[in-house]
Amino acid sequence: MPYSILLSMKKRHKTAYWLLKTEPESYSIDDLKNQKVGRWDGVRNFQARNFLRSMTVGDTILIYHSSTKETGIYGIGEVKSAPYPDPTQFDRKSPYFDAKSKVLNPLWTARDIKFIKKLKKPLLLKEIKEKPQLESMVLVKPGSRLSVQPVTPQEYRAIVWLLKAKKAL
DNA sequence: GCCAACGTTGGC
DNA sequence: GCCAACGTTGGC
Repeated sequence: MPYSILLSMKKRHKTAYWLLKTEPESYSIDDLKNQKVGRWDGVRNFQARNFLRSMTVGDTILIYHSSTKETGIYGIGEVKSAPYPDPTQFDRKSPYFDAKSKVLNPLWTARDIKFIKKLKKPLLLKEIKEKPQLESMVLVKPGSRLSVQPVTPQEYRAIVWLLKAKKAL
């Protein structure tokens, strides 16, 4: 096989899937819908940050509402930008300010996320917990609190199937 | 609002 | 490097 084709195959990658948690009181799927493209910032956990960094532009995002009455997946987005330093880490007035982070060596990362759609009905956490196909999700792993987490293609397919079944798409 | 589970910090 | 204390997350 010609080297140029090998190169192009290497560059082409499959879309990956991720789940991003947010507290709707501070930033909700409706906020993202209004903004069309929103900055995903305030991630202050190293593992979550590393997942945020390892995303590829174009990856699919499930938007999850946490710490609310009806926790669950509320919408879909897409990774819009490359990773860049989270500006809130340098903002003394921000709750996400981090004195340990230096401008020349930023600790924390943000990305822009494009709104794709808001679900007609959310896929609630309790529904996710009921489905054997979704028991592998990081979301339902005991003690897991990761705010940025990978979703496998199988899990994503199962979620889409469930959303179609309940006419939420 | 409670609290279990987890991550981070800092004394030693 | 251990681990107690503390802070945070997030479901309930």
